[in-house]
Amino acid sequence: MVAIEFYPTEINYRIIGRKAVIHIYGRTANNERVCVIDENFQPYFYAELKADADAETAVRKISGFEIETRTGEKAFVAGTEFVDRKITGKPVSLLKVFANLPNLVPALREAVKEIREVQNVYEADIPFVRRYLIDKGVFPMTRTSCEGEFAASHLKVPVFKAESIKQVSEESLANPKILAIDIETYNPTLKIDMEKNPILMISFYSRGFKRVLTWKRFENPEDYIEFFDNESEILERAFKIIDETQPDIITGYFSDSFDWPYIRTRAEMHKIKMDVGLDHSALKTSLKTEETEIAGISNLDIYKFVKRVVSRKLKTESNKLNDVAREILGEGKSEGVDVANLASDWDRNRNLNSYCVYNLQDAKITYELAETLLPNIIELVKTIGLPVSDIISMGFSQLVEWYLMRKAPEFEEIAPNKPGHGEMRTRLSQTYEGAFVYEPTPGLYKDIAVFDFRSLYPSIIASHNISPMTFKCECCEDNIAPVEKAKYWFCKKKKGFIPKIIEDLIKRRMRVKEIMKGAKDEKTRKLLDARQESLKVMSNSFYGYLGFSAARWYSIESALSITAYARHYIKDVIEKAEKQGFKVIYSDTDSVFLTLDSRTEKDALKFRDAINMELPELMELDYEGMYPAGLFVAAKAKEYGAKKKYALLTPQGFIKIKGFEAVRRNWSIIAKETQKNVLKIILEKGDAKKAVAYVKKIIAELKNGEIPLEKAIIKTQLQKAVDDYANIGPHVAVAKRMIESGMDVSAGTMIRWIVVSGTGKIRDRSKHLEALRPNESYDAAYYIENQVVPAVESILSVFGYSADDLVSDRKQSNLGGFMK
DNA sequence: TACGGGCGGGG
DNA sequence: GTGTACGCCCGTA
Repeated sequence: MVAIEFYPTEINYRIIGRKAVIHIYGRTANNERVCVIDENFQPYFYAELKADADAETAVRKISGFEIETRTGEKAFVAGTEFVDRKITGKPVSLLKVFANLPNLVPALREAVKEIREVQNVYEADIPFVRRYLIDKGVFPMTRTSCEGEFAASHLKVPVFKAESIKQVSEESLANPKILAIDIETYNPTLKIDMEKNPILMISFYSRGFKRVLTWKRFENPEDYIEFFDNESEILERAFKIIDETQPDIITGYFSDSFDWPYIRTRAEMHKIKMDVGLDHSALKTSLKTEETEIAGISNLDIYKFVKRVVSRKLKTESNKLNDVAREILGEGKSEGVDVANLASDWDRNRNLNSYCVYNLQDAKITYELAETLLPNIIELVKTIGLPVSDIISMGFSQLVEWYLMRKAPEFEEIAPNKPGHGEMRTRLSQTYEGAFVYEPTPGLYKDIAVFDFRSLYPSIIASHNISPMTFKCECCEDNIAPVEKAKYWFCKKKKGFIPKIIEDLIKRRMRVKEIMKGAKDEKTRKLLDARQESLKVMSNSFYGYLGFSAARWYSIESALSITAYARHYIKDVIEKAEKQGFKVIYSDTDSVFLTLDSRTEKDALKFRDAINMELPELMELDYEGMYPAGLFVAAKAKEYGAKKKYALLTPQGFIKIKGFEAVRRNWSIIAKETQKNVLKIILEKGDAKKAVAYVKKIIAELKNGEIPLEKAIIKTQLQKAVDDYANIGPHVAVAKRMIESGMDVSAGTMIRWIVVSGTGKIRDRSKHLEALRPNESYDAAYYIENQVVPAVESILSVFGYSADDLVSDRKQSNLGGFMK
């Protein structure tokens, strides 16, 4: 026997000689590709026997069990043994039932469930590969050793037959080889049709490698372009390039929903072999599940990670490749090329070189995005223990669930079964009280001190031991949670499985942040930052998970106790602040906004320290800092202030806007811009008169036609086909006229229109840009009354101004410029 | 205000 | 593959 060390990247199993064989593809420590196979792992599930059942009879019945499935395969029980486990904290004795093959477990589990002595079955729906990774303690992308022998290879890489396998250290695969792919297609209309229209170009980008494949020749091509005679040839060449570049990870942007299904569709039409898998298996794609499989190569649709994890931290509203790349990389798609013209240019043999450049640039920025985000993805892979290709298509609740599945065996916990339809429905109908939000008094305030609880929900779960297994224990009935309508308590003697895990996550993150402070170089710092970020993502997801209707470890009692504790703590801070002479102006979930009044910033820090003295160990109130000014406005037609709608001036001079129209898309630029500037003038200068003068200036410019037409564009996305609308709003009317003029408009099209002068209904005066006559312009009155004035009305009404004061020249007295 | 339906993103 | 997304926004009752 010999030993090798390697980093697993992608894992699957194949049935060879009536046995399931695990295939772990990866890179050795010497950077060579390898496939480690393990023939010695057997599928199993657990059966719980009825309390009054005779164990011997049950075991005899189950051990000899054999059935034939609908497809004629023989499913049988290959062995049984009794084991001690826990179900939500309660000890149970379960029968571990081994099956002959993983794909026959569903049939076997249904049959075993029918046996009279059997109460229930557990963990009978765990994918075989995941079961293997959990039971063997193997983590993808992490240094792993195995003992065994190299064997004859039936694959594209050497095969090592393992007798044993284990993780060596937490060290990651340093530089996985990433290959990015992007296609351009013939697309004369807005509608994408994979069956009808061919692929025109395929680009690849990797470190030190770039290629564009196309099938129309032209003069003076870039040196990375390869010409072919037809679509079939570029597809064949593309598969060859994947083989030759030997990537660990293949990436694309929206590739699971576009590039891969497109490539597969076209390859099937041309009857081209798609045997890119390292075991010669074909590329598999599914539009339904939006997943792609290439055996042995990790598929990474980086768009999914952007959308699910990164987008909330981005300024841009859209998740389009160009916008995301510009913000993250500072580099976008190639400029000056409009891919909408590709089809007509292709037909006329025009500008094809520039489209190839464009195609390569897309692959390049996709590659860079994958490389930039990979450290964060790998940290999740290493925490949860599933391959990149799995992690990438999972939502937060799934990440939490598989993390719990990975951890459960350490606590001898059995995973609860997934809820059925009925159970899901019941769960969905149960609602509970959420966070506390304080109604602010409308006004302009200065020197606002902001405090917030660090990781409030996770720290409550850990500190108060909240979980389904510690709920209503027999020993701590006096430990009552601040839930208003129920008497709930959680054990204070024995730490629960979930709180223990969250406590570990919080403490690990604190340690990583501490080490980060002393990071010796930028690369190390970034890696540690990715680690602490992934730990934060995980611990912040537990609260949502406990209240998620499809969760295995669902516990509404836990979820509502968490928000009850949160309300209790935040209200306590508010109360104490007021007692100390601070003026509370706003509070939402985990933050409190105060003005100092006669107190100083030093007093604010003292206040924070005093609060922290009384909090449980893991909970902490942070002092976020002092904002020089902040504005809170009234709710529509209400006396009190609007919740979640305010603007702050940061100490660095930036304006932080929450909830205002300025951050929403279906308003014209002129309305959003005016609103932003009004907020800016008020926060920076504290002078409402100046803001009013500014609005009047904009109104005058609108009247004089001095505002550029682009700023008057209003954008609304068409939600369904135009004929399906019962009410014809302006955007629907515009869409109808666009269709009449021969444009392709369907559900999903972004309608951009302008309201022009004239008489009649707004919708009759709404036009798309191409329909404007020369010299035709926007209707000033509409933009003043329906866009600009409504956008600033609530802000200026804080200072006593009404809409009339903005549109007429009548002077107001005794108003403006006051501060609270 | 609650609820159901459909989108996103790709050329 | 021992599997079937999800969270948000819009329009309508």
